[in-house]
Amino acid sequence: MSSFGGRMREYPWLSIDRFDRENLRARAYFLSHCHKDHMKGLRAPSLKRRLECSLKVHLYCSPVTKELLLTSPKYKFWENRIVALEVETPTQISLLDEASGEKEDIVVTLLPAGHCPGSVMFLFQGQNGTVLYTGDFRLAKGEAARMELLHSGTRVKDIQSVYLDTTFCDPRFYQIPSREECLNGILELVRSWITLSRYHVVWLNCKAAYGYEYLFTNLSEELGVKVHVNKLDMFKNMPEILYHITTDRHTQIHACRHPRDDDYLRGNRLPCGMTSRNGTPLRIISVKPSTMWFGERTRKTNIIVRTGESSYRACFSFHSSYSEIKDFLGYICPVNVYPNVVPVGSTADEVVKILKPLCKSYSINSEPKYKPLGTLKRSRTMDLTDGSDDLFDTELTPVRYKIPKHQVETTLPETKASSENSEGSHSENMGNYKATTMPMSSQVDFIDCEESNGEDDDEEESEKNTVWAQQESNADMPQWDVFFKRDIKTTDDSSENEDHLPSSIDAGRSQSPNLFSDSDSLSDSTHISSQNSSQSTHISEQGSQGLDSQADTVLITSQQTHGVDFSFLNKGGNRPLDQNTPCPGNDSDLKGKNQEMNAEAGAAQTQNTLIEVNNEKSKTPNPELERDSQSSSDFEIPSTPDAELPRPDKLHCLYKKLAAGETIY
DNA sequence: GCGATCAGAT
DNA sequence: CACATCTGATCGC
Repeated sequence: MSSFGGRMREYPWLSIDRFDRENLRARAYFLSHCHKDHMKGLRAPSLKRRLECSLKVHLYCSPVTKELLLTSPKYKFWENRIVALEVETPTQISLLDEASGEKEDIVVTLLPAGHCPGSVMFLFQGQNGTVLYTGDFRLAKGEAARMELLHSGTRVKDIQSVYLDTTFCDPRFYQIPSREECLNGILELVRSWITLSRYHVVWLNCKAAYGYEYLFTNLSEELGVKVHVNKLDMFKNMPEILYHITTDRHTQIHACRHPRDDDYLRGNRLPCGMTSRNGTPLRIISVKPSTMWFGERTRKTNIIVRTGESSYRACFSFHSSYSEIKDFLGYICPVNVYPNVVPVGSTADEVVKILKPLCKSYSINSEPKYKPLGTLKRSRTMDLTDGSDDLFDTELTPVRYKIPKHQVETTLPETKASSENSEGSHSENMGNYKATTMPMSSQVDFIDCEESNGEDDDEEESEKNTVWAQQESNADMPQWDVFFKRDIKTTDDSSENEDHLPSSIDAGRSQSPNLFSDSDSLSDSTHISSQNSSQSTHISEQGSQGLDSQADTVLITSQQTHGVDFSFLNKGGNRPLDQNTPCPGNDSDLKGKNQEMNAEAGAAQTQNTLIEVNNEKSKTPNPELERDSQSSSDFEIPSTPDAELPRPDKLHCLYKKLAAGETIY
């Protein structure tokens, strides 16, 4: 839970995600996403009064966040004071100090944060340096490296400070299965249940918060079954979500809520009241998405855990894991880092101890105690107070502003110039909305983590220098993707980096060999384990009735998963709906197709889905699985408008130039 | 009556 | 399994 006070050292007259106390005097407001704990004070009378007096004060956020916010009448008074900024579009904002009349320009860039619909990070560039406020984020390893706007030319921008989501910044949370792995696990669980009969329904026990939408959309898309929700008007202008949810209770997947939904479930009733269909009682299982984490050395990584006769817990996280956080920060390598969150069971000091070594001051001299280079940039002592009063105790940091002045304009030219990535077909307007859908590129459900190399995390990742240069496995086509595309191929092989691009991409990779060197531990599948060992976790009538006692764990092996044709998913996966398609329109047609396709896939799947327990040992390692288990890229990071797929020869040329240190436009 | 804050539940 | 929200009690305005 964020304890960020709202203001950054470098730009204290901006307030982000906090709108009370000192923040009432801000010259501009920013909202990273629409979760209540980031909206403190946003509808308070005091702020409302402030707005009435200060007509030039605005709230900046992503278009999706604006839409979600204004759906609630309580925030309607913001309506003409919100400025929706396109994601990945550097924008200049002029800030006026009402008292002195002095004006200051700052360039802000919204970067996708992968936390919930509309969630963004804010990159500020101004006279006091470049700073990044991450809000809440879930970014897989290597995703920072693929954000063009974090870079200047081939290298990462000089970043003074990062205000970081440290929710899981504790080695206990070393790894959290990737979004894709979790989604696949849930998908197969849901599929195996609802294909048993039309009376078999699943209730997704989701908290009242944005962030589950990509789960809904993907389940719906894969299974051709819309998800029942209480409300959907906030998505009225987001067809890609709207299409996959419904207020019609006659569906087999529910995410509806009721204040006493537990009681309802006990009475074999869904929170929406449904209890039977055509007089036949429903057979309900509940699936509760919640965060599961695994230590560095953990072997078992069960994505689905059975918690009762007809209840399951499924791995799901809105926040980056420890290793993802370290990868992210290590890549950015700022001068300072300020945690926004103190993880439960940890302390501010602990977090700082972990993060500081990933900052610039430490790459010069990794021995913090004696500071032989004492007069060099000292490492600032963390101030982790709530940010209200005693924040700005030190002088401002030196100006290290690297961006040439001419670039500081509403839209930086490099944005378009450097967007030579593949898959350039994403819709720019929908980029943000699409952020809730997920590519289904990988068919691997899950990869077990092996006993690790024993040493303590830090080094292994930073030693290797990554690069953009080459991928052995894909000799034909240079892999520009590795840097600037979200859709890393399953083999993001490492290579050498002569430039000092940090280890981000490679970090994921470097972990892989450790993950798979022991074939015994390879368990490349979605695990559905039972917390209650006396119970079967077979998904079957018997299982649900607790009559089946043969097995503790159900595995869906990767081989089997591979056997299923997911290609149709990808087709629709990137663009489940045309952005102009009115949602209710050709609905039935599309749905019909989906269901047809699903019927096939479902049939193939159900035959293969249920496998007996603990048979990992009999499996042989599958080289195809040698991928970073954390590398999935979930929320779509939209590509630059008008991007083209570069041809191999052109790419080679580009790479050569880059290798030579030339700037490419 | 509203809001802020805290404890507790989910 | 530790996320984010809601509810209810209490206090202050």
